[in-house]
Amino acid sequence: MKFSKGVKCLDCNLKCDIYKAVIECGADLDEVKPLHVIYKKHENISKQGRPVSHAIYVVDGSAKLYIEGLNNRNIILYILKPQSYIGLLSFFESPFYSYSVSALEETQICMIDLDFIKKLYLQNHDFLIRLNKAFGKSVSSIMNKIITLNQKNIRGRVAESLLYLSSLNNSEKFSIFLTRKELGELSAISEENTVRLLTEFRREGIIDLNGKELHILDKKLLQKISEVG
Amino acid sequence: MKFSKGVKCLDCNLKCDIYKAVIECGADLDEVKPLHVIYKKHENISKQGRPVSHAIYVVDGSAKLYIEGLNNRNIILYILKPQSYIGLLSFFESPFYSYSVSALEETQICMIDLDFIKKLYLQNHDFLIRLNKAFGKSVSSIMNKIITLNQKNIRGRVAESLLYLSSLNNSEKFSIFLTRKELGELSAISEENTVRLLTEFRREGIIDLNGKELHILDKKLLQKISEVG
DNA sequence: CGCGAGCTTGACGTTGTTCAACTAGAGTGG
DNA sequence: CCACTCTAGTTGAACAACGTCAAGCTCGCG
Repeated sequence: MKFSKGVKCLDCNLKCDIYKAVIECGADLDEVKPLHVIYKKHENISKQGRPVSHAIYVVDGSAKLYIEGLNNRNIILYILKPQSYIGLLSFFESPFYSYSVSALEETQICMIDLDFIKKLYLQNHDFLIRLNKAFGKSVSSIMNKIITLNQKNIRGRVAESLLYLSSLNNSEKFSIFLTRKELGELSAISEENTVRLLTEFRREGIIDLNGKELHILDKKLLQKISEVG
Repeated sequence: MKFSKGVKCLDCNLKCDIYKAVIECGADLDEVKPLHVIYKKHENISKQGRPVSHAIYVVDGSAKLYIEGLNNRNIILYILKPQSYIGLLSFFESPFYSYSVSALEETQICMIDLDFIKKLYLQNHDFLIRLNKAFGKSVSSIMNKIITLNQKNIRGRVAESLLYLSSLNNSEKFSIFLTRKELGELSAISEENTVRLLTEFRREGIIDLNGKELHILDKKLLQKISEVG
């Protein structure tokens, strides 16, 4: 973990929602006081149960958002890529995180004090609506997840996870950043069964897999499998 | 379903958060224009996929909030009792409900136009915070639900559901308003297995059950079962 | 009296987890 | 450079957990 204080929004090339809101409000950019932090792979960006003090925005890299379950078994809800909020769920929520986030690779985030955010959305209604939207997408994807995890068989769940990763990468050919165990946690199944299904899909010619390099050969079929589940 | 327009907040004995916020803001109570509706048992108060237009507050009765899954199988997330919001999740969320709510008995609700709510929370910061809190409780209970449904065995899940119903009723002796099927949906298990576990608990002397009349005899043990899952 | 909805129980088959063993590759220290 | 260890991945087999199917039961209501 490496802090870098004194970052200026003007120097940042993201131009995030917060930046936009500040500009629209005619507020002073110097007031934002963003705090950039770089996390190494496996480091915790946020931890279930800890207090929420900042809005966190992913600037670079990727991270997994997961709930810590029983006997050290986790369930990954989704993967965070640049330009997504962490801690927003919790921001709207309670003073404590109800999930954990950890870096999947070297990941840079930007922290903004919650008090500043609150001040901002009271001045700027559009900003609040945009926050709500980001938020709402999370909620409905979680609802979807509950159904998937409880009502689809593991074959359908793995298919869905692969399609999800594909959509994140905007490509049918990409590297799954996750270990087999993590891929399993994304579908709430055991590591062994994850592997079994991957080889099954490969034998059936639906995917091509070499280590972590995945190529979805028959997307239509994979979607079918994911739906029928 | 029976509408009653022209209800006055002054005549309503609930004195809900909205009422309080209006008073605190010094706004005009006549502006609220609440719409009271009475639903019969089994009627849908809100329906997954439909647009969200009002904040809904449960005035009297009870309802189940559930997600509609595959093959007509639902998962009940929680039971709504008076003084809880419906449509708040969605209000903060997206223009569409990501779940359904239906009445478990004759249930009266109060609808307030969302535009009015928005106007209100922009004026009254406390009100917004209170909404957020109600909201946050939902989110963290949903996180909990995901773990429970995926990592506990059915024995633990049914135990948890019974304890949940008990806490709703503030008593160890109460009537489960739900059918066996619905009780199963609360734990995402089949109706048959729900029944099996109920009789199992009864034989073990943990509960006493007569039709829908439930008496939790050994709460400690039930909690233990729910935790070990 | 008969019908249907909700409830109950048993038997059976499927699904997914767990345990155990083995492999391959990466890193480490002698 | 080789032996080691550690981690990630892979596979098989046994077992446990649940869901499903089928049948029967009870109670309220027409």
